Amino acid sequence: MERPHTGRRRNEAAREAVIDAAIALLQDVGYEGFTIERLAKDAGVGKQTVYRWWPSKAAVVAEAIGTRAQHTIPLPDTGALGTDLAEFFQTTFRQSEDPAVINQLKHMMAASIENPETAAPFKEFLANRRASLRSLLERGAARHEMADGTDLDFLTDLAYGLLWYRGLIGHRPLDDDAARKLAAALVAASAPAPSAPSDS
Amino acid sequence: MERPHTGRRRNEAAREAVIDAAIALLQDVGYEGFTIERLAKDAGVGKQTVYRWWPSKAAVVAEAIGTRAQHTIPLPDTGALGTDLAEFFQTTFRQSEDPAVINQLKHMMAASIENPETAAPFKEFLANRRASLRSLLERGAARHEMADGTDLDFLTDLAYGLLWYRGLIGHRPLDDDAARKLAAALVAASAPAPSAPSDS
Amino acid sequence: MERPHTGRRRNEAAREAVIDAAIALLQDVGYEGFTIERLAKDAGVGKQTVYRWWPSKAAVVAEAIGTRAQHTIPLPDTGALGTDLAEFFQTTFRQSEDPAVINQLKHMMAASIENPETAAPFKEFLANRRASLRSLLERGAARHEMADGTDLDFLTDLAYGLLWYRGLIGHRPLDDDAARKLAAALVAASAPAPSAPSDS
Amino acid sequence: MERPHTGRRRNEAAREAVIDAAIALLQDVGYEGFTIERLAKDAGVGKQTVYRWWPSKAAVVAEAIGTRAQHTIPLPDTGALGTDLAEFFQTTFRQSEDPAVINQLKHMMAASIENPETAAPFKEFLANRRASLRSLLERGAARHEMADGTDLDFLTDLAYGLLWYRGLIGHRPLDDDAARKLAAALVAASAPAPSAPSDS
DNA sequence: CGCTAAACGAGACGGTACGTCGTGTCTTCTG
DNA sequence: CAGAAGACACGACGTACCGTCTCGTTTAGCG
Repeated sequence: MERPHTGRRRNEAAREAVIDAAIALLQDVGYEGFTIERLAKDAGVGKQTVYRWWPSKAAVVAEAIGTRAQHTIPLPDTGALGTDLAEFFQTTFRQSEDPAVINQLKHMMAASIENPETAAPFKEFLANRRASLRSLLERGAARHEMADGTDLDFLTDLAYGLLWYRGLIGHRPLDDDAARKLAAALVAASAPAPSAPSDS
Repeated sequence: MERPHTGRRRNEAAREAVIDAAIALLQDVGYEGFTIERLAKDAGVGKQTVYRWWPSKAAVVAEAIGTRAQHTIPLPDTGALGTDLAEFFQTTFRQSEDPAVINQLKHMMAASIENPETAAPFKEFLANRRASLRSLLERGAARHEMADGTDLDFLTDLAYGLLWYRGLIGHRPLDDDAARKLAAALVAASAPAPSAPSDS
Repeated sequence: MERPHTGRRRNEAAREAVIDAAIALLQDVGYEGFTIERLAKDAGVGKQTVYRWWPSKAAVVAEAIGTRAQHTIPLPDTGALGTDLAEFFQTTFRQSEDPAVINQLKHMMAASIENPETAAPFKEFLANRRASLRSLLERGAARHEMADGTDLDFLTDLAYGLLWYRGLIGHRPLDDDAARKLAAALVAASAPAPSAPSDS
Repeated sequence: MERPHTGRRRNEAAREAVIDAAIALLQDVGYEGFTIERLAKDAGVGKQTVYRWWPSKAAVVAEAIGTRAQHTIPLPDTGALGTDLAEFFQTTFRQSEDPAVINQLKHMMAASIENPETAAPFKEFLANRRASLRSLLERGAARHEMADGTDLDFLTDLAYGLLWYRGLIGHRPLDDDAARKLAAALVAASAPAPSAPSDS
């Protein structure tokens, strides 16, 4: 019937070494300048081993991106949307101020632009991040801190848009002040109604 | 003194041939696969002539894109911030929905990430776009449609952040609805004060 | 221990293809005009393969010369120095009248002048040729057809000097007459003594 | 009369600067490595000025060679062929032992091989040198120091053959001993007749 | 335990494109 | 209007990687 297997098994250590080296290399030189030759040497692996398991540079990068894009931001729960958001953005922005992190994110974005194959895992990563923020907003909506019919996806994109825009261009910082203003803006943009001045 | 110049001048025809060929080639094979060798041959130009005037593939591409990317958005002036913004974003978003345009912008961004050397003209381009929007917002501030001390740069980044975030990822459209919501969000985020109810 | 070798071994066929192509190319276009690019293409080999094994154009040419410069002239043995020499020179000169041969020799000489790196194998080749003639002369000396203390190296240089001088300049032919005269001149220059006839 | 001439006259100094630089450059780097670009820069001259007056690198080299190759050997006149020749060869060989001289001669030869265009002035130079020696031999023939019908051209080639052969290869010196042996060899090879004892 | 077979590090292979340099031609400006 | 400066189209230079192909070695299951 089916021959189960013969010969040496795949060396998992080699696989990990390649992925780790890929992440480091991507951060270092970007998607352009990313070389299988260099990757293999950095990983201490033969070129053929790379080609045996990944069909292309894009595939390695894609897997590297997918593997690394796991880190999550803890969702705060202070009971009020404004403070929840402010805290969430502060944590997020502080992470993004780390040059290594922003560098990695930028190069992941560039890779995603250059090659659609790498885009898929990257987009999934982004979708996960959006989902985090959305659940925060949903909590606010459930507490009626938002007008009915508020477009949560829009607000999410607004928030991550600021993060990425400043992160990619670097013309202005992602500091605590920006986090506070962003939280306030989201709250203002989703405020329930202009009529009844709030009390509570 | 100043030596005015000696020797043959730059051949403008060659420059144009290169830029034209670059645009065609970019559309044909994309940023990857874009070869200086092929570019020179297509343009009927020596490779050296390309390298003489552009430091890198990215630089040629940047200029090619920049040459074509002259489209300016007319600043509407309806007398009210909300409608001005809505109109501005609608026009902007509609342009960005063109696959060719968004593709060029994405590749400009990727090139800017991969190669900081090319980033300068791109950042200037972005700064110009921000300045357009900012002048619109300033008009609103002058009309006291905004709270004192509103951070116009923050609002600008918020707006372009949404544009770029959706443009780069493509997970949701930049349609008229988004434009309207964005205008409303900016207005809400900069509203003069919750205390004094409006009196139209 | 000793690492025996790792990785694929050198492809001997490629080496031979390069050398063969080098010989042909050298004959065709000379040392100038000899292009590594063309050599690689003619040999059906990657340029890198050439550069991997030879440090320079000169080195390839040197090896090509060394490989090809094996053809030996049979040493005649008629029992008398004069006829031995005459026969040897006739054979040698006739070979040298072939335009292809003389062309190759000239270009070898030029290469040896231009680039000392190529000189070594060429000089060895020349030394081999001198050794052939010298053994002929030694036989004559052993038969006491020469004066004691005759400088065989000088005679050898005299003979090959004529060959090369005419070969390089081409102002006069290397024909049978020249061969005969050369043989006679060597015999005269090495004659044992003015034994019987002359006095003084 | 004469047209007063308009505009700048041809700069003879530029021509000389080129030739001088060519000689120096040729000695320095040989025919290979000889660059018009470098020549123009060394001469402090525009490339076009070189091309205006010489059709090719070979032509410049040819003229440089022709200009410099003027040095003549004084013809000795001792009354006897053997001593005349010995003196002539000693003088000639001593000049040729100068590394600068031999280097220049070798590169001239190489240039002549590589590029037939440069060969003409070089061959003329060689012909002049042969003519010198031939006139010496003719004097000996006139004095009946030679057999009737001796091939003077052959003897000339024999002599210069030795000079060039040793000069080009450098395996043995062109010293006074060699000069003496060469003179003796020529005398022996042209001796009037073994039978008839001399009767001066 | 010995055999077969696959995976491994290493690295040579035929290629393509790189960015630089020199060619010979052609402006352009200065003296 | 000759001459320097230098841009031009062309093409070879020597290098870096591409993706494929041996090599000899290591490691696993099967008989």
